[in-house]
Amino acid sequence: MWVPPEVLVTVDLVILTLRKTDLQVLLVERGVEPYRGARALPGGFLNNAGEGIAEAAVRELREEADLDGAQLHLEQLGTYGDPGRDPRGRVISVAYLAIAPELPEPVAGTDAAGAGWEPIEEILSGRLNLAFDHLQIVTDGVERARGKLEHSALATAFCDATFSIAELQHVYEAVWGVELDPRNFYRKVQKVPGFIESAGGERKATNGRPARLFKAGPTAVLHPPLVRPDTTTEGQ
Amino acid sequence: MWVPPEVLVTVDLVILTLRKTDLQVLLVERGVEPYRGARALPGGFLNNAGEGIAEAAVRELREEADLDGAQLHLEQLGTYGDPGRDPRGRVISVAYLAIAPELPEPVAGTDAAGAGWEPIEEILSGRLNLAFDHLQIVTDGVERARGKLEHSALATAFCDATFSIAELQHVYEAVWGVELDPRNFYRKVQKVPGFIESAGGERKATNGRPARLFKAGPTAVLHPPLVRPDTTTEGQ
DNA sequence: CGAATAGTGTCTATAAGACATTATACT
DNA sequence: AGTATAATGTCTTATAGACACTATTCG
Repeated sequence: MWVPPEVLVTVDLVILTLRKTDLQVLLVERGVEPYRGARALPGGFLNNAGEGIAEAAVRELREEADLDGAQLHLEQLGTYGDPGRDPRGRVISVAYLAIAPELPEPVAGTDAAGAGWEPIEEILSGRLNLAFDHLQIVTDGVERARGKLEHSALATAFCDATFSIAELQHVYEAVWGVELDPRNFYRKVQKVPGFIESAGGERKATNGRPARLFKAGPTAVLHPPLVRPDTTTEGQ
Repeated sequence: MWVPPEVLVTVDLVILTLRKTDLQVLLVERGVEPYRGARALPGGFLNNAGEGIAEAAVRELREEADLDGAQLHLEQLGTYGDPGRDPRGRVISVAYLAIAPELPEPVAGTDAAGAGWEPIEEILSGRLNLAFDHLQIVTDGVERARGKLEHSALATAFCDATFSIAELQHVYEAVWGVELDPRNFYRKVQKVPGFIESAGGERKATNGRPARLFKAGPTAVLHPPLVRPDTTTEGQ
């Protein structure tokens, strides 16, 4: 009688953050075969048969990046299961997308000989190669983040608990890779009900007028959305 | 030494179609335990260790609904892996979303004692109970479809190869659950470059002026998007 | 003709983008 | 004062939505 094949399940994390004006992703250097020495997304196998998938994602987030999943935006990105994607056999990977505010250099984790942030552009351009199908996963993760900035309050997840509107604008500019008008952005972002609310303080800059501080509001879905400007010289 | 746990993988399908003005989903009546006799999404285990996940989705689509995956819109919806979601043990399910034009009554498949279309509202309202966590999967699928109508040409996947603009409007109205102004819709949908293009013919109705026929254009992403009207009496 | 559906035109409130102007800090 | 950044205001153009109107079929 036929029985269904058993497979191994890994959880991989696309952890995005903003460092000095560009979008970066956390990578580890693999300490074990296969792809030993290559750069890869942090992640690992399900711990045991009783562990949920999202649960495993939170655990890996803590083990490999020392981040607290409860504090962060964490969502399922997709599942990658082409036969042959992993030389160890039939392994499918459930990828999660995590967004973090700017952080210091990460800690080397259990499976990782080394870990560090790398600019998205290094990976998408092909200058930096990744193990397995992790290039595809990173590509999907960045595209997901770009889209979600328009319709959700995801951008605040890149910021600290309080932030200036200019800082929020930098998030949009870095993730989208465009320049925005500060004055129109200021008005627009304040008009969306529940997106951001005043935190009361001010931030002293090196020079110039101090900026008011804001915090994330209660709204997760933006009405109206913040539309990404057309890069595709359409119409003509 | 620790070894990763092996799990079973199923593929489940949320197949949506439009039947007499409302959105319906394909369900099967389970012929085997667990949940024997209950209604569930069509789907099944991976065939063998060499079968890809998307490949399995196409196969199930053919086996259980007699639909050709190459002709249809088919995309990954998400992966559901809570421990305990399946009494048989550790089973995770990769769900796919499929969109089909109106079809005749479906054929009963291998695992299915019976199969048929059910209105989404019957399920979302709780009047019709589903096996496993399939209510959650259907909910996510419908929400995905609703959102994608705004930014993608998904709506044309509900229609036949050629369709009138009024028919396309019915798709939007049924999926979103709103009423739209035919005249504004007509203009708006024609303004999006590459969304629909003339197919040359006309469709004779019982009475009234015949409608011009259109077909899906080359564009998958809508610029500008067709925004869903606010149901949430916002502002005040 | 009248009824019904398809397709076009027009008006108005609102929003988006360009850009001037004022406000408040530091050196 | 001079410079740098924050915050507000104004103008123009594009767009969304409401709705009047014309076109083409059938009975």
